[in-house]
Amino acid sequence: MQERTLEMLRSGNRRIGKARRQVVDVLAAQPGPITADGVIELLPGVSASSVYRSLNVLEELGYVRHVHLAHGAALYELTDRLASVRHLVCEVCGNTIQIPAALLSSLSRRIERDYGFVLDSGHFALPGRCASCPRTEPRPH
Amino acid sequence: MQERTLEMLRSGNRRIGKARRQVVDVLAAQPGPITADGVIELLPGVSASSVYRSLNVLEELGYVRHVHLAHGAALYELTDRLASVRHLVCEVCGNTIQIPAALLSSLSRRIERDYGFVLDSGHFALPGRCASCPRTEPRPH
DNA sequence: TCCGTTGTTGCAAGTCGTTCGCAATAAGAC
DNA sequence: GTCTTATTGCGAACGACTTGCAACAACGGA
Repeated sequence: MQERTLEMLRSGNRRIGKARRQVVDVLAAQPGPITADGVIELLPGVSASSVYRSLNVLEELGYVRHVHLAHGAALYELTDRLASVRHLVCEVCGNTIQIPAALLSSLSRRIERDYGFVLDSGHFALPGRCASCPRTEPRPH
Repeated sequence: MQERTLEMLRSGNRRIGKARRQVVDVLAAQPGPITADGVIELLPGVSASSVYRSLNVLEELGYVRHVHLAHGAALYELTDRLASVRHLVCEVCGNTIQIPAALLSSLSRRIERDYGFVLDSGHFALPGRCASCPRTEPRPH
């Protein structure tokens, strides 16, 4: 683990235990966002609650963040690696597509100007249907 | 209940029972979106599962739709009443602000053109912070 | 290097929002 | 009124987390 990471993890009376260390390793090795359950499966020796707790601590420390899908579990990703990325999630096949956050900036500005509302566009994924999935009737979720 | 509504509700081997009728009445009386739990509280004589089932059936029939917030329960609203509306939800105070769906159309077009991805912008609410809520550190949810 | 404090972990149980199985009920066609 | 079968209520089950608690172990100090 990098020195910078260790430093961040130890800030504010925090220690690095078995679970936390391994969760960090898994996240760092991941090419894209992953669910808590995905992490749990990759770490059979670590309890599920510790994974959730680790993810929460890492999020408080700013090391990771999570985005919500319209349905189901949240996705976790490294903050610095994907800071300028937003996600499209196909409701049919579940695939995620990463798009530049900048695509949302004009919408953000407009909403802030018109409604005084500051959009947190990193906190949700955009649901829809991807190019390779057939058009179907909208299903109840 | 209107004739048109009754007709819609009876299409396809469907019947109108006690729960369904009351759920429709509640939704029709609502000025804005409401959670399933909100409906349940307004109908103490109807079981929670029937409310959920009614909402699902009504959604299949196209009478209502639901939108997901970043956290917590979904919001239900009449399809025709709010077809051209999208929602901003303040993550601090929970208030929802309705905005014209048209604000999202240029983003939708851009995403479809660039990624072949058809955005389902009615299916999620846009989280953020409203004008009357103080700026705070992002909290873990 | 051992010690003590207290952050971290594992386990089980709890929560929230929602769905499901099943038997009893009742809507609507005839 | 009868009959078929959709709808209902109940309670249990579910997925995704969170939490209480006792055992454990990290790390700063002696």
